Amino acid sequence: MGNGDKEKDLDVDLSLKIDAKEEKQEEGVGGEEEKEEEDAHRVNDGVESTAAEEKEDEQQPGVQNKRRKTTETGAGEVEDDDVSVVETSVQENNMKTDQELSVLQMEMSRMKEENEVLRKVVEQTMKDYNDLQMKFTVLHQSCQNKDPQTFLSLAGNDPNAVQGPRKITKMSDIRHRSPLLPKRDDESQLGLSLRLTSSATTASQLRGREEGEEDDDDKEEINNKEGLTRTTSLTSSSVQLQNKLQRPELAGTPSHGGSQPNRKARVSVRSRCESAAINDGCSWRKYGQKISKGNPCPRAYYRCTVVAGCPVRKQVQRCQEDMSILITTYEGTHNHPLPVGATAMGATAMASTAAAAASFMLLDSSNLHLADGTPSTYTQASLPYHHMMNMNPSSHSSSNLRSVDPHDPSKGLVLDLTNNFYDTMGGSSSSIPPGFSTNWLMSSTSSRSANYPSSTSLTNRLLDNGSRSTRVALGDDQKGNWRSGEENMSMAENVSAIASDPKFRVAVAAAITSLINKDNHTTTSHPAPNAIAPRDHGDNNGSSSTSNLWAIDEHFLSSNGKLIRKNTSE
DNA sequence: CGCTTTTGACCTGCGC
DNA sequence: GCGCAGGTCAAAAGCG
Repeated sequence: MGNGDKEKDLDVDLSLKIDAKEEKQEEGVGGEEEKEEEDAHRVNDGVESTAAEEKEDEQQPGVQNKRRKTTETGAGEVEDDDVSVVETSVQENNMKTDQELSVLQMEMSRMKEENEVLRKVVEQTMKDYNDLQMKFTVLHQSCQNKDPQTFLSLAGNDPNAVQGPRKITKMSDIRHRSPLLPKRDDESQLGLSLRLTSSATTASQLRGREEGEEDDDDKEEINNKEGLTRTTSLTSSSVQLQNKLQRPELAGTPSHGGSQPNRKARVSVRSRCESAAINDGCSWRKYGQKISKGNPCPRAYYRCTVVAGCPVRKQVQRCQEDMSILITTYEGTHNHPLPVGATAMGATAMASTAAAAASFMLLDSSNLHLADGTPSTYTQASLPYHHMMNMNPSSHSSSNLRSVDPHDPSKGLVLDLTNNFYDTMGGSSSSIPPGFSTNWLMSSTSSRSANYPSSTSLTNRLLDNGSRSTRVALGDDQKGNWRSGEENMSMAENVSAIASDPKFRVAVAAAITSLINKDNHTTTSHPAPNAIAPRDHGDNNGSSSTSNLWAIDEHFLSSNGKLIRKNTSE
């Protein structure tokens, strides 16, 4: 009760102040103009007008009363004069309408502010969307030249994505669509679908195989006794690619390690975990266990059972040096939407995203051979993190985008979540603090310094050895102490939160895109599309300059969603 | 009873 | 060609 009265008084006071101003400005202005304005207000916005009307209804009595008081006390001597009374009443009416007008204007300005805020939110969302779309477009463009039929899909649930060529069409539509006018059916991509157009390592090989192996694919489908939904889940050629990659007997490629360019996409996550496996939100079924050479700890093999037929598999093995570290290696991309609601769901998304990223890098075998052996390659991959995530370059404390161990290229992308990650996250459990981005650093302060040298030497070795994997480390695992279970839980949740953050995916995409852009810029100088085809041994391609690579990234990142590749097809 | 885990056999690729 | 190692299969065992 008291509150309501206070509000009314406040509004009246404000309106009176404004009223005084308005009286100066609008001396002699008739009521018609005011009415016009009022009408304009009403037409302006449905919400606004409704709110304004409500407010108006609330305030009229208060305003009238107050105004009445003012007129009664201020015009006492002329009350006897009829003319004066008429004038007074006219003035009173004018002032009343002025007050109402001012109240409405106040209300409108408030609404405008709200609208502004909302608009900013929408703009930000749009911007994020555009960023994603641009990266997607760039990836598409860069890979369209390579192999239009191979895709990596992180979502895998795009019902429109059935076959490569069809998808190409769709993606072309997206590309031609104005980024400022996103369509609703693109929203799925906003969410997490970082669909990457991949250049299969041996694009031509793959294409050839794809033609020759359709029968095999059919068999595969038939063999999928689970019955399912392969038609729905296998909605994209990316999944087909994944299946091919993961089925060496079909793809005719080695299933592991080695120097073959066409290998499984892998993402290793190093995390401290006491339990047998980290909870990443997906359900897994163990299908095998092996004692691998060099590590007394058995390696467990899991399949994703969220959806039968999901190609994703993971290996879980404890680190020999530190048994508290659990190394989880993901392979493949989920062909189903990732479970939502699980506390650690993000890890799954991360695995999916990173797996696709690794896939892409693995497939695009030429990427890392293009550079001239300078650290630029490494930096290129990480630069987008820096820009897009607004990282603080001065802090090189804990998180690193590290390259891969050249001697173990099968490791693919390695996320090292074993240490300071928790600290840098400030111990928050499920939300990503604004400073999150500062944790994604590019310096190569590898915890396994013995195995992972500084970025320069590492990159050189990386290039020299032709490794195609990338190591992303988030902490100095060796220095870290084994934390309590609760802290580990928090860390896992943090990891999940980070991984579930679209920015993380954007960053992954950007890193890959950066590599691809670099690839394109270096290869498109030789316009033949075939020139983009991956090369197994790219040591000869050391002509690309570092500055050029940086320029690409600047181009890529400064555009704020308006990247246009300089030399795509010309 | 159905699902998961265990575990030995089997397959495949790679190096010598 | 052979052996090794990684990865997968599938029957048996375990569990709720």
